[in-house]
Amino acid sequence: MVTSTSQDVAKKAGVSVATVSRVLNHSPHVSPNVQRKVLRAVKALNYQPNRSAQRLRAKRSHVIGIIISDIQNPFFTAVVRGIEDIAYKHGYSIVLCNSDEDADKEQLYINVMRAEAVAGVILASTSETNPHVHGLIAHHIPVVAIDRRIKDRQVDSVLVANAQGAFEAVTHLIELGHQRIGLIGLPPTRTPGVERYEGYQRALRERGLPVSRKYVCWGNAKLQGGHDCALQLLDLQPPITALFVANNLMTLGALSALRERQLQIPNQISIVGFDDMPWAPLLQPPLTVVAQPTYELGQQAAELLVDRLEHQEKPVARLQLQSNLIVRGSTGPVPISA
Amino acid sequence: MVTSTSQDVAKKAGVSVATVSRVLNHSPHVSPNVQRKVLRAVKALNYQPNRSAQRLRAKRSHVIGIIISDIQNPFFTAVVRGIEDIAYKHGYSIVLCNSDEDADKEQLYINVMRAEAVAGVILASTSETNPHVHGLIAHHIPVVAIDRRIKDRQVDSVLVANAQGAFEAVTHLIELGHQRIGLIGLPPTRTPGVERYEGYQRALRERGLPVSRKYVCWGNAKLQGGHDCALQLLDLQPPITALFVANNLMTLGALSALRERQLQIPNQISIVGFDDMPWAPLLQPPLTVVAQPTYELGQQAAELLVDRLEHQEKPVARLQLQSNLIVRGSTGPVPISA
DNA sequence: ACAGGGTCTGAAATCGTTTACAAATGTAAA
DNA sequence: TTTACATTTGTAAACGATTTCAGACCCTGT
Repeated sequence: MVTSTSQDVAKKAGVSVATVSRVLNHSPHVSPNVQRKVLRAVKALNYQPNRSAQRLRAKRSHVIGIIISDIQNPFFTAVVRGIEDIAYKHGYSIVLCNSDEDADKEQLYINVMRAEAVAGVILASTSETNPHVHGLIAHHIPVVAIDRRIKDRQVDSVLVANAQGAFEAVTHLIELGHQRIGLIGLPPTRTPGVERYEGYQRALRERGLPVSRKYVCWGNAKLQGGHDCALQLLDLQPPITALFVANNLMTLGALSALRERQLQIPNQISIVGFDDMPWAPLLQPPLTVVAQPTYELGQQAAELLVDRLEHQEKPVARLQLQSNLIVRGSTGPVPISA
Repeated sequence: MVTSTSQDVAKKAGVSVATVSRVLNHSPHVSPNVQRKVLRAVKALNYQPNRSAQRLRAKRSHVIGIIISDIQNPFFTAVVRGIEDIAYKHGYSIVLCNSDEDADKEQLYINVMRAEAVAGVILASTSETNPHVHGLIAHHIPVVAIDRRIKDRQVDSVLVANAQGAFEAVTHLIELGHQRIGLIGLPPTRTPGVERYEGYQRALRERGLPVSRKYVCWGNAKLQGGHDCALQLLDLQPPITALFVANNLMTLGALSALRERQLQIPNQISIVGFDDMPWAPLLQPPLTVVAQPTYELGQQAAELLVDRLEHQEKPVARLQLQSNLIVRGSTGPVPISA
């Protein structure tokens, strides 16, 4: 079997390649008769346009680039799935890149996107002031920022109401009587880290509680980071009675630290995680979390991008999705001893 | 900023485009002097070859296609990450597709791969006799099968020793005294489903235990499937005392079913899952599982593919990776009452 | 009958590379 | 000095699509 080209189709249908192209691109002014002939030839030869040639000539492409930090983070997994489903619906494929929060790797991949002439890019940027994206925008490759803000007035974005989510989580803890609440935070160099910290602070302040730096530990967004931060915060005197962990994998790490210390949840310490997971309700006790609409976030980003591709000049959209506090068993009243 | 082409570089360096191409492709017979000039121009203009043009002309591409069933399955997440890391090292990008075990969707994506002229495809096939892959092989696009065998002597493959893994898990249960062991299996239309069932049967047979169809339930590989199957198997009389679940998400579903029935693990029932997860040790009790080398599987597949791209005619490779039974707390002796 | 305007179709240029071929130059052997 | 041959470079033809331009054809109104 050999790939058939528009030439072959043209010959078989007894028309020119130009006509073949016109039929396939639904351009007007082509007689129903010819159209039928061409479509029959297309089917007979199982013809598929060579996308490289299309891209080269028409500068049109059916690929969406995604740059995230790590597909192994369940948050991004769900986001990517949301993107893919919408992309599929509109006939796009996705090329996926993991930046690992490394600006150089991100830069490289942005260059790849340009070289591959993707239609658009959905990006969880490694920083809010991202100089690399200009390379895309200058080439009229639209960018949609997800999860992390990009300080550029030209990019659409879909973010989560991080501050509000953190605020609700910490307020929940305060209402249970907790006063010394540890935060295992994300590095404050990106939106989620900044905003979740803000929410944490605001909740304490509104209830007249002191905000102390010693209750805060910045982790590396991985399991290990949560584990190490938890151990550090557990050593404080007087001891903390509750823990708010700003990311899913770090919550896992914190939980294993709590288990090592043989602390009873929630009798001796309460814990709230950020981002819900399928296994969260199955833990003992079930985990209280701030759920994020991850799958929807991906969908919205993809919709926004596809829409932008079809309407170059539409106004910039900035979506903010609401989070949702799900109270399960890992949060309870302050220990009597404290 | 406008994209610069090889023309621009040629002009700036005072040479022809052919020479530019030669320098960039490390072809021999180019004087060091000219080489230096070209490289300087490349850097000055921040030139990046247009990959569509390259692909069109040279039929060479820097993209690897991945078709899996669902990126939200943690198994595939790890596999994809393994692939990506190796691909990155060799200068390839990846385009990712979810087939959702739907043969039509798979077919469509295989066509996309062909149209996109990817360098090669890594495929978790929806069936062992996959007619669609011929469309790729006929076009000399190499295919590497992962997780599921493809009955075609031309494809490299990386599989897991499923039967052995299941055998060890069930033998472990038998040695604890269990005699009525339920299996929540994967559909026996694909390799993991078939082989894990084989291992289950062989373990029972070798210990002289009866193999009964009523102890087996085929789930849909999702949470829901595990949940429904568990409920069904728990209704049997006399009751089963142990459960072997052939997939990670179904294990989660089964666990929630056990919780609904308020069954104590492992006092009232033992459970073994297939595929280890970061949260498995954090469950109460920690989950006994058959761990698969998921990340390595992805790496091996990518290595195999890259190797094949560089050595067209090398002999077909079939790798089988070992699994590893990790005994934690969810398996214990048979309940006294039973 | 003819000009004017629309509809349909094809020839040829084009996108940015790679590569076959030829030309130019240099070097060594006769 | 001439010849033979290797090395280096350039010219131009691909690759397979889209798109501009112009020509052919068919109406319609004068």
